[in-house]
Amino acid sequence: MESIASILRNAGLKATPARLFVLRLLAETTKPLSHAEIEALARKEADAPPDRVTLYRVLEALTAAGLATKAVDRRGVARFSARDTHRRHERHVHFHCLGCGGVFCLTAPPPKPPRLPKGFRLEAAEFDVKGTCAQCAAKGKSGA
Amino acid sequence: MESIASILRNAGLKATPARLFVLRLLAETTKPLSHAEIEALARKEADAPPDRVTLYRVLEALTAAGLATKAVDRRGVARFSARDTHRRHERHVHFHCLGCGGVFCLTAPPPKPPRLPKGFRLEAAEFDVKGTCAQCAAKGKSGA
DNA sequence: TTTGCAAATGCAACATGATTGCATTTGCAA
DNA sequence: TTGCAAATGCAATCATGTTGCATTTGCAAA
Repeated sequence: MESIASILRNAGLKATPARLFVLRLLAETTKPLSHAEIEALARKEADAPPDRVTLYRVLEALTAAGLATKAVDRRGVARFSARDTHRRHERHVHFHCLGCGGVFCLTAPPPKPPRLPKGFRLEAAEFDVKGTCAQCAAKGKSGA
Repeated sequence: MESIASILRNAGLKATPARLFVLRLLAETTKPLSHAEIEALARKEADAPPDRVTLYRVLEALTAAGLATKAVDRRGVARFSARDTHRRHERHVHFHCLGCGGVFCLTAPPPKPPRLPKGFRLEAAEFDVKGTCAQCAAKGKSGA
């Protein structure tokens, strides 16, 4: 298996305590976590809880390196989850939960890009499916 | 025709200057506007620019009354649009030009939303197509 | 037309999430 | 072991949004 530290170094990031803690936390957690939640957990569990700002920068670095994904929930709060590197290149549609910011991979194939007016050049086509995931719907976090 | 004031009163809201200004602005604008953008426009155009907080409350009231739609953009900022404007664009595929930032409505029908796992609720399925528009392509201004 | 009052507004203060500047510390490769 | 670019801690600042409260106002009833 690959250690958290080597995952970081393979991505070109130094393996610092704050990064190790956050990446392990994201990998162990199914739901996307906000900065505030991560900070609270760090205060409880980490040996030397990192600074608030460091956590922001760690999350930024992990996202930039492709190890985490950032999404915004209904309240406008950024939420982060570990990125599943294995399925990165498969073609599939993502479902974005507006309640928790979670991203779920659907089995449906992506739709074909439409015809464009003359002269237009296609570069990317993204099918954005949004709604409420089962867990948030059950909690009643559904309505806006 | 129905005046902005009577639209407000029919929705059970008093027709105050701030509400008239905001609702008319949203109705005239295709792109969803943030609170900051609305405030800036109000400062320039309104006779007696409403307070920051009043604008927040106006937007809240319009949304609650069903006259406006609230959505959170990628940066986590709330954006508002008149409800019928929002409806008109719901069933369109949009082309985003990476060169000039322009948005074009395509004639192609949107793809059917995919099947979701049990308990998931669909709220929106948006097909966003990105590339270079004819004008930018001619100028060689390909995106980013 | 006048008037009463619930609703709307303005203002100040506060809350929360996120960013920036800078001095100090540290991971890690040479 | 050591040099240094990169990462961290800390303080300050910004952006977005909310709350409490005194004052004003839309509008419907008299």
